[in-house]
Amino acid sequence: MKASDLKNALHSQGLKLTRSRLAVLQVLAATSEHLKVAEVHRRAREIDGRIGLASVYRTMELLARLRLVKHVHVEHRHRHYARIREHHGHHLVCNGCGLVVEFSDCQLERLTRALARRTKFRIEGHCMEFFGQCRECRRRPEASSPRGRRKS
Amino acid sequence: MKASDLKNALHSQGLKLTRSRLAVLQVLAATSEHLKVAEVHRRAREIDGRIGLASVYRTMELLARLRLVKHVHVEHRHRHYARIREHHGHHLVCNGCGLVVEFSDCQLERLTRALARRTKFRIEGHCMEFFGQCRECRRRPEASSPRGRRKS
DNA sequence: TTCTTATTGAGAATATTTCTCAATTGAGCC
DNA sequence: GGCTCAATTGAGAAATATTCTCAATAAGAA
Repeated sequence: MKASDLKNALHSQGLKLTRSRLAVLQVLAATSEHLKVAEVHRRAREIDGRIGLASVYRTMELLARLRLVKHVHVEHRHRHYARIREHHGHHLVCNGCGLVVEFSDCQLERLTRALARRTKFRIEGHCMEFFGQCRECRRRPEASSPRGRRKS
Repeated sequence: MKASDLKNALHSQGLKLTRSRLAVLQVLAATSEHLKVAEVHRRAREIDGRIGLASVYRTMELLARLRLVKHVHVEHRHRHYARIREHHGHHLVCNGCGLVVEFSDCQLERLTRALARRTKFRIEGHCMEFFGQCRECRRRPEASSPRGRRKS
């Protein structure tokens, strides 16, 4: 995701590419972890000290609407987001370090059809996430987290 | 889920079957919607007016640990729970009225194995949810919700 | 019943998210 | 470069949601 792509995506909706949106984008581009909003804010401030928390909330919501980020459901205490690269992407999340790996072949079409038939629902979407230990974290004996997750 | 089953489940961990746990259980047994904690509390109070909100939070957490309820991820503003009946259950949630239908044949074994092979993760679990419109809500033209969801 | 301990309710304390509003700034146009 | 105007911002207040604390209560065993 480049700034120019975001600019186009925003522009098509009459929205502006602002300093704080750029900073948030940079933060997201620089990580493959999922981040809570407060952490995005903290990192965005390192790029531009003026950015307010409310703007980060607003930006995350906007990016979610544009399908550039997505909620991750590992924690329920706060809201976590991860970047989306692929169009119909799902996430595999490491419980150890927070690494997020994306995949897109979810192979749920058949299940969706079967469920719709059985329940008479019109199925409009799904969410799916996997979690476990990434290769690095598997090697490491159950120690403290390497990439600074698990803090809160 | 009967009270006696819960009692046994609790007992095996040295826990007690209390008034408030019973009331919460009754609330959950009486609905097939997912409920936010405040709503469980409200309903539990109709059964026993003394129950405190903190106890409901504690009880929901306990029931989740015992795998009798589960988070539902439709909303992120508050925490929602739905009852689990089947052992490895997933949820199909109606966006209109909040109805929750459970299913257990998630057919993800193959995908899990493929992902693990490709990413070198040790995959420890997944969550999956479907959403859409139930049969009733499909019939009804986009009107206000029948079962009182969407309020908050 | 009595004893022990888990559990409770109430309210305070925290944490998270949204709202409000005046001030700023991006983008199109000259 | 300036000008204009609407979108956006930051700050702090407000609203919500969740957890914590602790004395009082009640469940279960004997």
